[in-house]
Parts: sequence; structure tokens; C-alpha cells
Amino acid sequence: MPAPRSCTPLLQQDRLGNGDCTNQERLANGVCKKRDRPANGDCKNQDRLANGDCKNQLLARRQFILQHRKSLPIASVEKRLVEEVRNNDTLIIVGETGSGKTTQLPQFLYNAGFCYDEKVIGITQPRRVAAVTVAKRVAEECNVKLGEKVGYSIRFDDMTSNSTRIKYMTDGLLLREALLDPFLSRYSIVIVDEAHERTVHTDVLLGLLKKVQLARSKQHNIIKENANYRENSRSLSQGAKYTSLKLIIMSASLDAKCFSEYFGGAKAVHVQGRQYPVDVLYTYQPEPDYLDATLITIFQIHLEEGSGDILAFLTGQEEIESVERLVHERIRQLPERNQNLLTVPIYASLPSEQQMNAFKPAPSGFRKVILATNIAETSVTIPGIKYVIDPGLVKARSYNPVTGTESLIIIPVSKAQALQRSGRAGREGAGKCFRLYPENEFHKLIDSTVPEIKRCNLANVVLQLKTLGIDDIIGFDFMEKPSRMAIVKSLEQLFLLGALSDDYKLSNPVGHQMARLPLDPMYSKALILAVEFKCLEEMLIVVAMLSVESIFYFPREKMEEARTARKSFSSPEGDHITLVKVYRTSAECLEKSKITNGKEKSIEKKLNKWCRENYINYRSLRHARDIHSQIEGHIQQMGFSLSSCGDDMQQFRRCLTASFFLNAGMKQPDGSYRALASGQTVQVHPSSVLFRTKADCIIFNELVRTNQNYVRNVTRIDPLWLPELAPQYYAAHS
DNA sequence: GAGCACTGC
Repeated sequence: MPAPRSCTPLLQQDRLGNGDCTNQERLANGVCKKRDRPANGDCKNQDRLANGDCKNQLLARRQFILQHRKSLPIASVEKRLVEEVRNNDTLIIVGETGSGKTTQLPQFLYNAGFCYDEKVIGITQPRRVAAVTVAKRVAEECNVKLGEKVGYSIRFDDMTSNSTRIKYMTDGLLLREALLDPFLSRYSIVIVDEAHERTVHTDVLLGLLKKVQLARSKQHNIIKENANYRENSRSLSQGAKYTSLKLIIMSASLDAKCFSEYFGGAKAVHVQGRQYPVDVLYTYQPEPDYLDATLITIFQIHLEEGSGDILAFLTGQEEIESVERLVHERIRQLPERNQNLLTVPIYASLPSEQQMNAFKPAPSGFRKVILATNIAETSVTIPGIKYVIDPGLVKARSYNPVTGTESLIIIPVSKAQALQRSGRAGREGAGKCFRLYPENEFHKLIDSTVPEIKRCNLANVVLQLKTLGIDDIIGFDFMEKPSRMAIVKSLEQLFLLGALSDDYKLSNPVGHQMARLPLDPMYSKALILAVEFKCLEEMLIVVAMLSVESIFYFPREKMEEARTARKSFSSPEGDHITLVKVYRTSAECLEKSKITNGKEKSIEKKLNKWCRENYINYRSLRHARDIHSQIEGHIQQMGFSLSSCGDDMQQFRRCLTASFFLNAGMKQPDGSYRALASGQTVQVHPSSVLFRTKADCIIFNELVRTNQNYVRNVTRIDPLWLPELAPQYYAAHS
């Protein structure tokens, strides 16, 4: 794949093949070197070793790390890269997989003196796990304790200190920091990594960084003009609060040009990667049934190709389960010597213990076929993959701003995604990728996935920008502008929630309070209202529980047991109060085990056991508890007192009505509901406790379109409460 | 009587 036109290739002469090499390219590129593996010199469990042995091991480990660092493709261009950063305020770095850019560049810049005046180099990642693992790795390479010179900061987990100079974090967290420090004054450099993924956070961050950079360089110039030029630059910058901000955008290859254009023609450089070649094969004809084609390909590989595990990309849990069944059926029909094939499913909602199965090596003599969603595209890297099967489809979220409906639809992948998938076969050696569509179809795919900002609800984005003093949202310099309709709808929603005043500026205090809370704006508003309704304790539990993936877990084979377990929590009033009951019962269970055994690990184990017994998703509940305690902290800082409505659940339901009035529904004669805001016909989702009870009037939290429109998290209310508690909306409508 | 890819504060 050629480097984009605006790219300066660094070291192209010895570039290895990348993830999408054809045979010819592979020959031209020569033989790949085997990757160095760091030795596992862990001393912790080796107390019995003499002290000297341990020291030797540590020394060996350090030696190994040093060698590994030197061998990375990026190592040989350190000087040039540092020079480019000195000479350019904004630099785009196109780095292929395995170049070492994420771990090495911050160290190069630190050593080159970019952390003057206690300034920090910030590196953002789209995912929490990446921020943590990379920070750990770099701390080890620097031979420092994590949290000192090198640290990370993600939600619920801050491993930084005053001495931290290289800070890895999620992009969303840096956005939150910007709300408190709009000039990002602690940072001398911000590196936005994996920018090609174009998450909402990345896109908003890029727009913001562009603005901050301009503002800081203006400030810097004013200070420079007023200062005495004979002084050295160090004392100059000491006097200045804002020195200029260096910006580095790191991306995978395809779209360097659009970043460069957005940043006024910023320079882009290319760093080679280290990937083994992957042969890409296509089908001759389009496949009418991609599941069947996947199945055939799995067995074709298993029976005809050499050893190595298979990774097949499917769109969801249901597909994975059905392909798994079919594979098992066909294995049984094979001669016994060929039955050495093992299936392993992996998708996000699978409990972590089961997810781990994908990482275990197959028993000797067996081949593993991993059936995965796009969790295996970027979020997890499974070792041992030699063959990739890519039907070329993905389940993607789409959002209709007019109706406020979210839906998940199966669409073709983008070229970038297809490359990412095939690259998974070339991590440890040469591999093969079977694309289950003809080659000409590949060329018809869009270059890169539509950025998330163009297909999601923007209420939160708008609220954050308003907080940063950016009032003209429609005129804001987005890298890719969301539709005008989407922006207008979110402005309207925020106005109705009282976050914006009549002139569409952030209102005081409600708008500012809402912006401080890391929640969906509607949930923030619910908390603020709960203060008046004196049910803050209950509402805090509800918003924490609503903010996570589904709390209840329904395994197909134990449907009945799961249903009985849930019945013990369910409230006739609806799902919200049911969630409160679950939370409170789990908290009681925790309290009890705290009294009997104070050790944190055994308390967590107890909670885990309680969750299994009650068919509750432990991960989700854990997450909800984290959110609960974080928001509780914010609420206390804001001076709200934690009131409870006790047994007066009517008060609580009135508060739900006042908060979620935009999501109200009226029963129709046929038992379906009419969503009042959009006029759509919706059904209560079968997972709701109100599925059978047909209340006259309901409020809900989610409207999802699958086969039909479903509303989830539903509570029964009195229709008269709507005009009473939300006159700004229902007085005009009734 | 349904089913929901993946992230993030």
C-alpha cells in the first residue's frame, strides 16, 4: 500500500510487508525477521533464588528490553522524529502496526527536553485497556515505578502523581480535563493515538485541540513580544502560563491526508511497521449465504491448510452461536483423525472467564477456530492466528435524529476495516485471509468507516462544547460536520431539559451542573430534579444502573431459573424501581460479607457468587457501583444532600416523569404504545417487568429498533403528571 | 415473548 501523497516516508527502503501484502509484494519486500520476545524474568515468585540470581535476572531483563527497543522500526528515526516535532507545531505520524510509535515516541520527546517547566506529555487512547497496558510497558522500559514519571489516568483509576511527565489516558478523560482547564495548560505536547478510529471523543478532541493550540500560540506571542529577548527561553516560558502546544496525530495509514488538511496542511511522516505478509484471497462469485460460506471456509482451511488457528469475523452473538452449532455438527461427520477442531466464541457481553478461553492455546494436535465479533478487530489481540475469514460485514449502530431511534444494522465493512481484519493473520508469521466476496467488491467499499460523530446522539457533545465557551455549534470547525438536523435536535433537547437558556447559552446553575456530571444529559437532569423531589438516593442508583449494559443475564439454557430469580426483585410499578431493589439487595449482601470477612478479595468473590445465583451480570453491577460512587462524589461537591423518599415510590415516579418526560408513551387500543414525542408506535420490550401489565401511560429510557420499535426500562405513571410536571412540553402539546 | 457490534466520561 503506497504512503499517502502528503507523507514523507521514513526508512522506506527496508520496509516490511504490511497487513495487506499480496504475494508479489511479499517477494519484493524480502524476508521478515522474527520478532523479539521479551524474556519473562519475573522475580516476584522466585524468593528462593539467591539475591544474586535475581539481580542477574533483572539485569538480563533490562538488557532484553533495551535490545527490543533498539530493534523497533521507529528506533532508527528517533532524531528525525524529534527534529520534525521541534519544527512543526502539528505533525501527523502515519505508523503501521508494530512500529513502536505508541511506546517509543513519548520517551524520545521526554529525553529531548519537551517536559520543561514540569510540563506533561499526554497520549490519548480510545480504549482504557490500551492506556493501562502501554503505560505499564513504558514505565518498565524507563525503569520507574508506574505512577511516577510514567503514569496513566482513566475513569475510576488514576495512576499519576505530581511527578508524572508521560501520561497515557483515554481521549474522553482528556476532554473532561479540558472542561476544568480549557487551555490544557499542563501539557506541552498532546499525542492523539489511533486517530483513524474516529470515535466521538477523538473527533471532539481534535476540534478542541485545534482551538487551544491557536489560543495558546497567540498568548505565547504576546508574552514573547513583551519580554526581553536577551533572556533565555526558559525564563521566558516560566513567566508565561501558556506556552505553545505541540500536537501529534498518530493514525494508521489510509487517511493521513484528511488529518493534514484539517490542520492547515500539517506535515505528515510515515513510520514503517512490522507485520508479516498476509495473502488475501477472494471468492469468484458473491456468496448468497455468508454463514454457509464461512462454514465451508473453516473446513477448507482445516482440511487443506497447514497448522495455525483460524479467526472468523461474524456480526453478533446469535450468528456466533449458530455457526458454532453447525461446526460441531460437521465435525462429527468427519473421519476421526480430522475431528481435531475446537471452537471458541468471543464477544463483548460474554462473561470474562469465558472470554479468556480464546487466549488459551488449543490442546496439542488440535486447531482452534475463534468465532468473534469485531471485538477481535482492535480491542483484543488473540495470539496464534494464522488464518482470517472475513465475510465483510459488521453490525453497526445507526441513529435517526428525527425520531431519536437507535438501531443496529448489518452493513459492509470499510476498506480500512477489511485491512485491519486481514492484518490479524500476520502478527506472528505469514498468514492468509479469506475474504468471502469477489475482489471487485473490495474496491467498491468505502475507504474508512463513517465517523461515529455522524451517527450518534449529540446532546453530550453539544453540552461539552457549550461548557468550553463554544456557543456556535453549527459553525464549529468539526473535522467532519454532523448533520444540521442532528445538531438542532440536540440543542432542542438540551433546551427542553433546561440546560440552555432562551438565547441557547449554557444556563446557570442547571446547565453548568449538568455539564459537570459524566452522564447522559437526561440522567444528569434527573439527579438535579431528584434534589427537589427528595429522592436523590433512589435516582442516583437508577442512573448508575441505567448507565451500564444490561444488569440481568438470561442464559438460553436456564431461562426459567433466571426468570424466577428476577421475579424476587420485580416491582409492579416498573423497571426503575426493580433496578433500585437489585442494587440495594446487592449492597446488603456486600455489607454482610464485610462484617463476616473484611478482606476485599473475598467480599468481591461473595458478590460474584451472589450475582451468579441471581442471574445478574457481575461486570455490569460492578460498573454500576463504580459509577454510583463517582457520581456520589460529584454530588457532594456540588452541595446536594442525599435524600431518600423512603417508601413513597409515588414521589419517585413523579420525579422520573419530570426527568424523562421526553420519553413518554400512551397505550393504544391494540395494546401497543404511542411515543408522545415522535408519534411512533412502540412495544414494551419483553425483558421489561411491565411487558404483560399494560399500564395506560409509561415513561421509558431507551427506544431501540430491531424487528419492531421497542422501549426498554419502563415505569408506569399517571398521564396527568405530564402536563403538571413538564408544562414546558405538554402544555403546548395537549 | 425478544435478542444488542464496540467504546467512553
